[in-house]
Amino acid sequence: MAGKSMTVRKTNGVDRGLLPMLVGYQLRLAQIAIFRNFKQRLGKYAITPGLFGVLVLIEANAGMKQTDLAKAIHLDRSSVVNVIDNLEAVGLVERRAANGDRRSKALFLTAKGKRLLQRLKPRVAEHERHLTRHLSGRDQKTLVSLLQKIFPEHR
Amino acid sequence: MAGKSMTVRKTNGVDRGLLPMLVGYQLRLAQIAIFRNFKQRLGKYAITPGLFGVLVLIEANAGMKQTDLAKAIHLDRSSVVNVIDNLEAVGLVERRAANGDRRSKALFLTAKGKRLLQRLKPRVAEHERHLTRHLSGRDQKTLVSLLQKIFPEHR
DNA sequence: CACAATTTGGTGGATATCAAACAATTTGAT
DNA sequence: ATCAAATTGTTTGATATCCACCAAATTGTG
Repeated sequence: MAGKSMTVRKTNGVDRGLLPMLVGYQLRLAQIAIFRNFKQRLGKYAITPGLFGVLVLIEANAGMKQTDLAKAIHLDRSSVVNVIDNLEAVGLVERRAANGDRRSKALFLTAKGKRLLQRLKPRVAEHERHLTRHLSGRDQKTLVSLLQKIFPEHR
Repeated sequence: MAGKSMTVRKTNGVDRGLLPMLVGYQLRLAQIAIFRNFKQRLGKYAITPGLFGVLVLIEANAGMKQTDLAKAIHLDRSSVVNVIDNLEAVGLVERRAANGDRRSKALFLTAKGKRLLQRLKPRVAEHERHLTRHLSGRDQKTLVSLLQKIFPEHR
């Protein structure tokens, strides 16, 4: 019989099998923790990491098209429609006619959107600081750099 | 006028603002890449990283209750109902009456489930190897260890 | 024991996302 | 110039997940 008598370590009474050695698994756990902490700290703004990303992108690329946004945040074009519908409904983002192309819409932050984003940024920074509180500055850079190596295409 | 004249680096024509320095953002990108690669390599088995995790957990903890599973994979109990419904429908998992408690159901892999999981494991290992192909063995361990530091509660 | 509190699996509603189709428009090839 | 191909935003399902609630069963407390 095979079965390299592995060390069986249980966490909270559950044997996680080969999962803990998988980068994908650890990544998923870490992201869950991040999402929770983000929600806890920024819950009252009704914002998620994804939505924050959208605001940052539109701020940094005023007038970008929905398709550009979709590619940038790795969302489907049809999902972006919904996201922008919502952000527009609460008055944070605005769809305007694009200059040369009557198909596409140019995205802009409203004044309200810009104001909110400025208020959000320090909170997000705080959230990041909390989440990396057990990592030295060097560790943090290492982590980001290792993560980047996972998707070098970066498409 | 503040605005520390930051270096503006565009990727695919889009300025990502402060996002690239956020661990949360890099994590999200990495996970998207992982999900895609996983799907590409294991798509024909109609399995996702989450479902693979469920199978591994049930294998390693035969007879575990749905609530245990929910905690272990950080899913809502009601979501687990759906997940197990599906896995049971395709004959990979079985709900049996738990011994002492008439509320809970004991989860088991069927013979088919065990067989599939054995066939899956090498594919997943391959997927992991691909995804960490630009990381040395040492880097890989570092990455996992850094990720673990992000959620030390590990509840 | 009696009965309140908790736990367990489940249902129904809300939301986010993807995928496949679509019409309007633009681009490209000849 | 014409017309096929590609792009853009959108609509319409399908699915996965959460949350709030529920009934049945169990546990804990007087």
